Amino acid sequence: MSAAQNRRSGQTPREPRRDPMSFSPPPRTRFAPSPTGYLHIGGVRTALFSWLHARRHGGVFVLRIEDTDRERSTEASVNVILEGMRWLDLGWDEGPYFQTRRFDRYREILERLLEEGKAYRCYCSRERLETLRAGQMARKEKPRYDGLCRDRRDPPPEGAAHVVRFRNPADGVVMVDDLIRGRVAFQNRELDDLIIARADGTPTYNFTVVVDDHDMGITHVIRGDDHLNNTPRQINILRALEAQPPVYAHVPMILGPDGKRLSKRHGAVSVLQYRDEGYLPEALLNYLVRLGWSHGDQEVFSREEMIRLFDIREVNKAASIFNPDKLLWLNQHYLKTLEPAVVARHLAWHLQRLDLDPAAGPPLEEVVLAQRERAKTLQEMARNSAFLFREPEGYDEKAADKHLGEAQRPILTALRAALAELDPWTPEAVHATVGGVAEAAGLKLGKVAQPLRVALTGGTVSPPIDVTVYLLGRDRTLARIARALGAGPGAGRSGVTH
RNA sequence: GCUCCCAUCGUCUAGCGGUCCAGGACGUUGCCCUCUCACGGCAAAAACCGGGGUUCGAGUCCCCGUGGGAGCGCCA
Repeated sequence: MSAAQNRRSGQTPREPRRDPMSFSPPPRTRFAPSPTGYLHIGGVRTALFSWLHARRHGGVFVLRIEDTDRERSTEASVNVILEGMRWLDLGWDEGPYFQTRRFDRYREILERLLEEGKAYRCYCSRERLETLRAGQMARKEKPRYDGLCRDRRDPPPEGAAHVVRFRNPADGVVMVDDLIRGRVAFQNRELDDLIIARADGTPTYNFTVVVDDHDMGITHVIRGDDHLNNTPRQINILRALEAQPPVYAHVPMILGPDGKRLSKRHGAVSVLQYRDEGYLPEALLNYLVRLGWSHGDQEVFSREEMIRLFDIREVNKAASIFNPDKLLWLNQHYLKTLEPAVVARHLAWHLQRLDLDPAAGPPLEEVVLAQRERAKTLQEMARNSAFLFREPEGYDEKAADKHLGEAQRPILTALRAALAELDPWTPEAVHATVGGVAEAAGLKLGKVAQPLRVALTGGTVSPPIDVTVYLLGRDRTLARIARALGAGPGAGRSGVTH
């Protein structure tokens, strides 16, 4: 009984069942992006599902670059794909294979199909095809090739260019047993004879994908469900090759916030942009695995848990909309729960992107501990921590007006004196000192902490004042208080000239 | 237009015929905590697309409708 049938009869086993009578070999899955744009979230999730399926069952994950469209494929796109996969740590076991390096093989198969009459040369001009299509559209018919060259007896037109078309069966039904969709039937009469080689002799997608998946021993084709309609054609080609079709699993699409297909215009940004904006690979992967798949009410999955728990058969059928807020929440979750040392390494990278020297401030792990509860991304954490690595540019205007006025002068002076003598320099000691100054002045802690915060950071937001002071260090703290005393509105009148 | 796919809170989802006046999470709102911002805690509002069946009983099965998505390239 196939998994699809199992699913239908409501008997999908929770745990993969090892059938003692048939030892299924470890699966081989692949991720096969085309380097014609960037690698976006949808592609990454497909890659993740393929990767998880392979890892889960001790199989092999293959990376293949589908670059047969030489017009649009670029090396830059290839690099973005590889870099993205590495950043996410979705390691591949084989490849990357490039289809452009396999042209000899495609040609070989092409010849064979031609010889066996399973494919034929088509001399129809693009113009004829266009008018044919236009006519069909006008008649509200499904545009398709009419098969003019299919049974052509007469000799081909002199010197005319030709493409090669696959001779699709005229009737019958093709069944696709999909791990996610169940059994889907397609009538052969709905399919036309697709082009498998262009006029310049280069092979096209539906042909190369079949040859490659077969040659590479792919057992499970996990891909976006925009390919479901291509599947019957591919199965027909496979049959012509007398090859066994792989198991298919068509995963639902990820839609943009407007419910439309993710595209350049709708938040389909490069995965590397998520890295640059300060997301952790752990967060992105966790977010993506929960899009279309779940394990009870569990929201957080470590990489190991994903591998252990993921089951391609449990993937939903409905498309889902990308939700940036939840990604943000997960990102902060990981900022808060990952080893500070791990987060610190990422933080260093982001500090550098802001032109800050990670070595010019307190230990990064301490910065992480102090900041992770008030930052949703690493980029935000880096920005919020800039004051620890270089002098603030100036003071936030409203903050200075409110907290660095004449009234705060005695407080800052007292803080400077007390902190100058402080020993040891610990958050606890700082806390006691600031509290002491407040008490002596008969003020609430906030009345003392806020002026100090503005003096030290230039703004009104930072970690708790004791931690902020502690991290900044004595020298910088004293210097910035002095600077604030000199820069305050009262500076001109009372003067710091003496 | 034709073919295929899909349909539970705004969003991601749990639910695999009775335990559902539908559960969790993000987001939203209110309260608490509080030196700022946050974090955290508590609480609340919020959904089974519609109509027919099947059944003692339907969110769960079937059909139709509606809505959404995909494909229909010498793109992948």
